[in-house]
Amino acid sequence: MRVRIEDVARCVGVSSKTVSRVLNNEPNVRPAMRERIMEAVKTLGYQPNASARSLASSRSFLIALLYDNPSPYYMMEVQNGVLEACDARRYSMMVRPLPSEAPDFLDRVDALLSQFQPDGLVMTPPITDHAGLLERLHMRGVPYARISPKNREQGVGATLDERAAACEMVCHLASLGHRRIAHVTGHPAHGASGWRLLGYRDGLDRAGLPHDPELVVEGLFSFESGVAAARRLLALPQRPTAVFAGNDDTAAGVLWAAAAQGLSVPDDLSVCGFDDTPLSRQVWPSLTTVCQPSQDMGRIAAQQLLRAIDGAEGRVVSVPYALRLRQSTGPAPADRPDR
Amino acid sequence: MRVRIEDVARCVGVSSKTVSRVLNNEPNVRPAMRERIMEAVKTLGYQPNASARSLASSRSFLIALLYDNPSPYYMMEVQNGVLEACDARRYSMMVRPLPSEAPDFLDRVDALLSQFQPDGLVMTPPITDHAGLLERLHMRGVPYARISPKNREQGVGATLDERAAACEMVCHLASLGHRRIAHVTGHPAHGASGWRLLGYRDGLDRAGLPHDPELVVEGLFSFESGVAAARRLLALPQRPTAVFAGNDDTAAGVLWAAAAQGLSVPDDLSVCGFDDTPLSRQVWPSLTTVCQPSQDMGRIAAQQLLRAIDGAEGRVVSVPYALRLRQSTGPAPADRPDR
DNA sequence: AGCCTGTTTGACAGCGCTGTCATTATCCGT
DNA sequence: ACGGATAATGACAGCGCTGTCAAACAGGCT
Repeated sequence: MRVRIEDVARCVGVSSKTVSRVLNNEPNVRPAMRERIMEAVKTLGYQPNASARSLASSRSFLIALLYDNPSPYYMMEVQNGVLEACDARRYSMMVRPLPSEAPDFLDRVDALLSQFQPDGLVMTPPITDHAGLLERLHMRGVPYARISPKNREQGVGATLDERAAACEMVCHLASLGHRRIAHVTGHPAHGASGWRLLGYRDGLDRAGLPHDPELVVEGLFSFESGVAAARRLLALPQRPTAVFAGNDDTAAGVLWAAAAQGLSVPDDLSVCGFDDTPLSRQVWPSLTTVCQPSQDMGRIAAQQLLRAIDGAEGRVVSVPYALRLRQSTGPAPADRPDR
Repeated sequence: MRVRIEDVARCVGVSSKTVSRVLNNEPNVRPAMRERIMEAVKTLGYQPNASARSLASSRSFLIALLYDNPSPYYMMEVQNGVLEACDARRYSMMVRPLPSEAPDFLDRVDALLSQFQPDGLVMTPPITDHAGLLERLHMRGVPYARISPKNREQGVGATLDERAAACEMVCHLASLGHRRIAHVTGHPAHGASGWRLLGYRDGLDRAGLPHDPELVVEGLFSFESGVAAARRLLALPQRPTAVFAGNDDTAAGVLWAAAAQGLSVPDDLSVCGFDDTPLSRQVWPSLTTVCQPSQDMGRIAAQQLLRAIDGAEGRVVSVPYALRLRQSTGPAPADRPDR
């Protein structure tokens, strides 16, 4: 049988409760005692039994990561970040894909909460903004952290100033001489779509460019929606010279559609994305994009959540972004000296 | 407080043990009783407490998915498959990235096993073939399932006849008139690399083509290694007209390097990959590849594992593959009628 | 020394479930 | 109708830990 807390206690000559206090960083243990116990824990290789701990303390030391996000790259990074934070605090993480459109969405969440009783949830867009879910969580008193929520004033989580980033990206395109800059929006359920659209408009304003509604087409953050959007944009009588896509997947779709029509990027068309997922480096030409530190955001959101579980105050932390200028953007056709 | 097993028992007028028997599908309960209890469970919305269950039964109803795989697409699919199987059997899943090259690799596994006491492990390449780990698991008596293991004769898991698939792919290239077909191998630690290389050779043999060692370059299953390999291949005095890359990521790298050199795919060079990840559809031109049903493999491996945990016999199940012919392969340059 | 206060430690119950084993109900053959 | 077998059910302990509360101890004051 494995070594239990009793074994450690006997080894040091104290009660198991004192060992428990040390392991849980509770106050009122003399430093010398604390040290002796820590040593015994180490030499015996004691590992507390998670089930017994949960049962006795009615805490599961488990946090669940909920997602309904089509981008594996993004999710994998977030997941790794959350895991980092969990490991540091000896929590475990479980991941749950959860289709937010499903009719029994709330029931599934209820089942998840009842069955595993996670101490908290981390949510990614678009679940992040599911009003019914948030209400239910408040009702049940389950703490949660949100990544890129629409409302940054309430709760805890991580976000990024997407609006400013989008604006900066559009300004960059304008500085390359582009005058007809299109935007493929993201999935309407994601807060990011709104921020990025606003940033796009900010950018046009700052560059003194007109707003042409024809140049804004709806996407869904997916590759396919990027292909479809690009086809519409490229069929326009006066086609754009640059496309700011809602994210990298969509940008890859635009790139694909452009290539299919024999257009050269960036010579005939500049394209840029958002997120800086590995995909942005794996397409040709590699994508100019906005670096979003998804793993950091996952980690920070989880850290905030763990703090909130401990009763501390928290907030939605804003992380920095950075433009990644690569090969998919270049001077506007008319501006280019050659040809 | 939540509804407990006692509440259900009281509601039906039996002992909690009988309810427990029904919930765990144990024998020796009358069908009528079973039904009454099931009904009460449903109306009360009873959900067993996982911690109490584990503590009492010394089973965790938890299986851990271990990975050290650089391809998020692949991992996400496997993960979803494993989750499917776990959900069906009311197990929970935890995921653990675990760098197999780390010096403290085995210690980390030990810590994981002690802390969470999973009832079993699912492993993906290259962890699948880590001799030290397998030995340790046998020692500790921890059941595990392996996805795409080198040795398919022992244990349980899921695999695919990669050799035959690779052979078929090379034959396809040969049938398009290609005579100089290169291969970028996979990461040496992955069993798949070996199978695919053997299949490549089989294909050359079957097409009656010579083996030119110059045309086999080492890769690592990564995009970057594909770029590097392609640079070497394309610098050859007599360059290949087709490249069979070890996987889709590598193929994307080859595509990228070819584009960077101004080569047109498939007119100047045919490229194909392996795995049929979403990436293969998101690059231009879309990749001819081998469909590997990773999600099915994850599900099957987990099902086999759960059966093994229950003491049943299992095996390494082989799943079918399929060639996906897309735009990145075409007739060999000399064979093409035009130009 | 004696008292009070605050700190450190321990005894013990109990978290919600399952394993074991005793007990009771049911079935079968004669 | 009656043993004897087997099936169905229940009583109860205990999994390994933490919460509660009481006991012991230490320190500072008169």
